Amino acid sequence: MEADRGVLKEFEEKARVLGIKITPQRLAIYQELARRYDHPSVEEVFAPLREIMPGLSMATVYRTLRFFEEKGLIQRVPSVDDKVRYEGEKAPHAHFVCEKCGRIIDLEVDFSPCLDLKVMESRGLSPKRWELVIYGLCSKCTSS
Amino acid sequence: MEADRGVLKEFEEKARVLGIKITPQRLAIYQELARRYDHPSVEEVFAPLREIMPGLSMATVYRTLRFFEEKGLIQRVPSVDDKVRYEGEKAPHAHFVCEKCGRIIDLEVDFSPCLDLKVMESRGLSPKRWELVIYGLCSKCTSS
DNA sequence: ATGGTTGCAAACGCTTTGCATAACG
DNA sequence: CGTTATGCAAAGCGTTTGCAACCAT
Repeated sequence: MEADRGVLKEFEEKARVLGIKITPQRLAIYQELARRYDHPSVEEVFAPLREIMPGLSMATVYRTLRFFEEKGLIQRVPSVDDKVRYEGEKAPHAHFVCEKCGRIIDLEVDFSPCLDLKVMESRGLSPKRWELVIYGLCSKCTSS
Repeated sequence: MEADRGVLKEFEEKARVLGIKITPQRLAIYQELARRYDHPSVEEVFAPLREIMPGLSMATVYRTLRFFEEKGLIQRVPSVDDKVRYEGEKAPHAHFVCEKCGRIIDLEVDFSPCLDLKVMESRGLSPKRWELVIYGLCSKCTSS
């Protein structure tokens, strides 16, 4: 409850700053993503919301998530299964994907010292951001 | 010519070892990928081959590339534009993707010392392989 | 008032699949 | 020969879009 109120205020503030309209759908989608710590696909965001908002349409969820991402409110997860996935605002991090169960785990990896910026500069490349995905087996799938 | 003959022998040898059938389509697809140094989509593999092999079907190209990948003959490129892309056999490397023109550039990045294996082990994760994609602007797009 | 947002359904693009035919080993 | 690969067309799937109705501001 309190957390929800915090998220509500947070969203209102951000919407105001960005100059975007607040609608019940947008608020619900924002809240759903804010309270989850996984990496839901569009369908996975849509399904629980539909329970409490029966009129909600997939098209709106698709549009809204894309819209939020353009505004920098959320981030797109590097595609690991040919579905669009999102996660809330977080610091840059890597993802570990279990090849067996598909679980996606956030990973703190500071590999910036290993990026040879000089080599990239010498090739005229201007790096802006990166995506690192590590594949393997998670703890559950290793032991079973 | 000589190079082609080399690739032909190479493919025959590998097919023999793997126990897979050699067909004109498979040979053509293998050669096409072997002589390119980019990261073609299925369509981009198909188009030039169709010129010299009019009966060739997209379905075959899809199936064959997937088959080659399963056999370890080629590699799938981390999806950067929601299309399946492949590249020939190469040592592990990263990819630089130009956000403006979409060009994909191979990058030698040895960041293994930066992967904190102990942290992953302590979490019960067993890493097998990784994909690193760096986004930014390429030399052409930086200067224009 | 009015420009932006929604829901619906249709369209879309890429990829996969069922099936009959053809071809490799 | 028996098994496997091919071509064709149709289906599949996630995603996007056109449009009329609707709603924040």
